[in-house]
Amino acid sequence: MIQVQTSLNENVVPIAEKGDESRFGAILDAAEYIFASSGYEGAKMRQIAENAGVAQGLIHYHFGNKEKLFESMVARRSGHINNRRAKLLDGLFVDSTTPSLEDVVTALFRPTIETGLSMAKDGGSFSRILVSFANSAAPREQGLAERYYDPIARKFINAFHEIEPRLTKADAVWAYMFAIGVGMTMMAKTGRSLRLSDGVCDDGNIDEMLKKIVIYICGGIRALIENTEN
Amino acid sequence: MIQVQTSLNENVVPIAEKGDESRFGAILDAAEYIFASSGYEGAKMRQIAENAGVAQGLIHYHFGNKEKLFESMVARRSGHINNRRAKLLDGLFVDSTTPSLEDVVTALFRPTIETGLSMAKDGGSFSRILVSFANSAAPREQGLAERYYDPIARKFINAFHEIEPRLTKADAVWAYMFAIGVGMTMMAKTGRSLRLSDGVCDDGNIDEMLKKIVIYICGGIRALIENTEN
DNA sequence: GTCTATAGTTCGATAGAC
DNA sequence: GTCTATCGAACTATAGAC
Repeated sequence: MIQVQTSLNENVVPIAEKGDESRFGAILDAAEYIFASSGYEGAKMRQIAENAGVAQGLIHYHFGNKEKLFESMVARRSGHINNRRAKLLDGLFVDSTTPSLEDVVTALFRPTIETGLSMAKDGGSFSRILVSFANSAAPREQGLAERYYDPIARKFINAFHEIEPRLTKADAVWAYMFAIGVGMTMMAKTGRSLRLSDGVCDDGNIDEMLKKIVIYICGGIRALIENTEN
Repeated sequence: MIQVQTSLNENVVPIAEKGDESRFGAILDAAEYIFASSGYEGAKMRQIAENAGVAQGLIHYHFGNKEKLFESMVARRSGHINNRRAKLLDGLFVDSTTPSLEDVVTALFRPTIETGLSMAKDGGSFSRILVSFANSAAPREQGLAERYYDPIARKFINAFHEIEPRLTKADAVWAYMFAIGVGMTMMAKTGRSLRLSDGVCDDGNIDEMLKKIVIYICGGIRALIENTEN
């Protein structure tokens, strides 16, 4: 029996509040950008400090060490995004209506994308952090994925099963995992599709890509259903 | 017009030949394992030397520096795998037969998987290296992806278009990108599906996963075809 | 809360013996 | 071809002034 965990780590929020005049937020912004560009090991505290316009020592004063800085950065952004994802998903089921598979898959990705687009510079940074979560088996990444992303994942898995009852519970999990895999193609923005299509397929065009991956993912899920052995 | 590059970097082969009694191969094996476990920046030359049972200086004697060691490791394994992929794909089109989409997608992944399975210990290492290629926008990874993987990618993209002429050339590229994204779910072996399904969905069961992703990917591609605006 | 200065460690790479 | 020993640079983290 697949059990659902509904709490969404809403307790984990940024320590800095609105009106905070410290350099707290600037450090987190810089950390997000540098970690996304260079990876955890490749990111240097000096580089983050320089990008944030603060002394290196200040980062340690606020966050203690590199690992805690990383988790704080993840907690801030994921908390905001996943609350929006949960509300969007729940909103699809009001008045006992059954949403389309397309609606659910769109709700899976849109808040992350829109949060990125709403940011002043390089809104794709946090998406790249998420890509590293989805694809790393390392304890740090899987630990954070478990803590900050598994609860909302279980909600989407349940939604898949609820609107497509012929999808087995196991296949609902696979449907989720594969959807994330396809989504990472959009989030990673490697530019490879541009190369392979000689300039035609632009992975920087988020709106077009979202439409494509929703079609693809829903087609994949329906194929899983049709191939279920009864 | 999407152009095809058919050369497969067959010129890039391991420098060490059969019967080579040097520690050359042992270093590459250790590098593959350590780079896969820790990432490029996280991998330490000391750690690779220790794992290979050689002195650190010997790695520099053979490979010059860390970056060249990394590329040599990629070149050795990708050369072997991609030659097998190309032969398998070409074999599907002999006697002017048209293979199924399922056959082509299987040919996309099977050689990588089987090469891993044939290895004594931790055959999943190189798959993890590939995951980092597929999802990193960093120059090192995209440079190696372009050099060692774009040529074979173009062959598969053309195969998609050839057996499904209603698939636009652009959508054939998306079909390839998304297939790789789904495949990464299998190659990364993060163990997340096991968590999310409470032990039911094992991403370590390669045979079962390959069947699943082939069904899913083909369903996704057919959905792209059906949604083409004419 | 923020800075400068630096301690203590670890890294990639090299020199030179065998 | 392989080893030991070590250099110089760069890293995380801390101490202490303001």
